[in-house]
Amino acid sequence: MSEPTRLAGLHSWLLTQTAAQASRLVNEGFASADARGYHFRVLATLDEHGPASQAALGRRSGIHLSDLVAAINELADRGFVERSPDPGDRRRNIVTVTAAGREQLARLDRQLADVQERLLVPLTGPERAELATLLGKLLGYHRMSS
Amino acid sequence: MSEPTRLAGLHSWLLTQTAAQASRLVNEGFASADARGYHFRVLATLDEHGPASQAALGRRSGIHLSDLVAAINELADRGFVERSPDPGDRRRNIVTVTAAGREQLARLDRQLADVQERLLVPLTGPERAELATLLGKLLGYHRMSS
DNA sequence: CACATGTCAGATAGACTGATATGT
DNA sequence: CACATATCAGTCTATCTGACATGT
Repeated sequence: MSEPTRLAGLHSWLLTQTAAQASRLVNEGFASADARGYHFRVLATLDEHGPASQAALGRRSGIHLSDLVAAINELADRGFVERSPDPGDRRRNIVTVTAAGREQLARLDRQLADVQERLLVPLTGPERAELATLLGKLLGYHRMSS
Repeated sequence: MSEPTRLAGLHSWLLTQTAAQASRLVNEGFASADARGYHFRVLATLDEHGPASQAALGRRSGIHLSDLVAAINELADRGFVERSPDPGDRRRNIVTVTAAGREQLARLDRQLADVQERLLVPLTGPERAELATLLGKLLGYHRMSS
């Protein structure tokens, strides 16, 4: 697609392009479980931090409040989460994962593991670890400063 | 966002998420030059392989034919490329970069270099090289098999 | 009143599907 | 006729903006 010759060591574009490939695989996996990225992020966030208001969920998952509404609707339609009013603050909905939601999360985890296997075929074990480390550094750094 | 604890060494998701960050930065840079990713890909592909029909351009750049139409319209509106009929095959348009198009490409290259610098702040020189190698392997492998 | 929360409408970019007209 | 080329219309996901009502 034009990287190496034109721009010496062009990482930003490379990263973008590689990730486009990865995203495609990941989304395929999600779609085959009748889900999409937002669903996974919501379920995973709930699983990690427990029930939360939508505002808190948005902050933790990095999903926009406005988009969260639809995502939660979809998850609720499928019976994976429940919305209940917060008695202590009537503005808030408390979102909770259901048992079915936990099963769905497990399914999505498996899908991700599968995709990962297919994605990382060309890399050796140590290379995979190195990649995870580098990406972790990048993400950690940029997550703070935004 | 939920990686390390839940899925040991989750690369596919990490890659996706890191790249989302990278994409945001890259697109900012493009936008500040009144461009978008497709513009860069078209210009870069033309610069590397020379004038081509839209079908050939699509194959080389990985952009869908249907999307290419709009991208080329936009580039042509800005005077960066020109469409001319192929005398040898009247189905084809031959797309050519103009001098202004080459200047724009240089601008976008600079934008990318800038973004890259901001993106890779947390990595040392050797780490950057390693990252480029790993991503190159991934991209090279998956580009073939699709 | 300022602020937080949830909701809705709309925009944009990238990627894909399908239909269609035209030319080889 | 099968196939290639270019175009157009529409879908989907992720992301973001702005408006707005309601409650603290």
